Amino acid sequence: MKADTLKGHLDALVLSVLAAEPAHGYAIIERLKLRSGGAFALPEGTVYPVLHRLERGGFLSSEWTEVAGRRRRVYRLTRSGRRELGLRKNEWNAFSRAVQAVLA
Amino acid sequence: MKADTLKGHLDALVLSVLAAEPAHGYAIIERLKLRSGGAFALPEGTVYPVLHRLERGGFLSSEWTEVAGRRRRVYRLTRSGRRELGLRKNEWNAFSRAVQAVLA
DNA sequence: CTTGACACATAGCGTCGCTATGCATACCAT
DNA sequence: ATGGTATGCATAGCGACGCTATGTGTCAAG
Repeated sequence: MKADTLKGHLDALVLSVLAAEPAHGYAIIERLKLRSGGAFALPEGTVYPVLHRLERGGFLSSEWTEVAGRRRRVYRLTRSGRRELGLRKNEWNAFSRAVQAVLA
Repeated sequence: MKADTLKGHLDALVLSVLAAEPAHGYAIIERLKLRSGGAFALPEGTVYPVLHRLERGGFLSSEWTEVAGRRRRVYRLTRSGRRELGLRKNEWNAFSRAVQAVLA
């Protein structure tokens, strides 16, 4: 998978993972890898800034937790985040159909 | 359609349009609009640099033509461009499936 | 006691689509 | 004639954002 294929779609992916249940950054990375069949193996330097950005935008809220001596920042969708996910999904569907139509 | 949704996929779209038949920049824009059902209405400032980039990469060749007092630069796929289109299509399919799997 | 998984953070880079702008020709309606 | 619209190409500069590289620290396994 080339570098910039994700550009503009990563937010939707992260929101979608968090729609299932709250999770911390590292776990989000694992779930993206799993749910994409290995296609999305994202470096931490990609994901953490996304989480900060989404939280700044009001789409996520977060809190520190401590599990087995390890601190984790657990993120969850806000109401606004859930709405945003809906928009992003629609956008993806429109985009995906359009690309398909051109490439066909 | 948001600004950066296309990022990383535009080359494939342009190559795909030119795979049907050679065309000049402005016509490529029109065909993208048409074939995408209006979803892709790209400004010239987006498309012309792509054409230059693809030609520099050896995926396109071009020549000036004169039609009804208007000069046009007509682009056509090279053999390498045809191969590249195949790769890009595969990449798109993999990407698209992966996103679908995560968003589902 | 070192390797590797877990866990977070951020500075800096590079790519690339978009905006804005400029130039030029053709055609149509007023 | 003239002004608007479509046609046609080009490029400077901006901004967004994913990635690399690097740093910090904990814990389990060998």
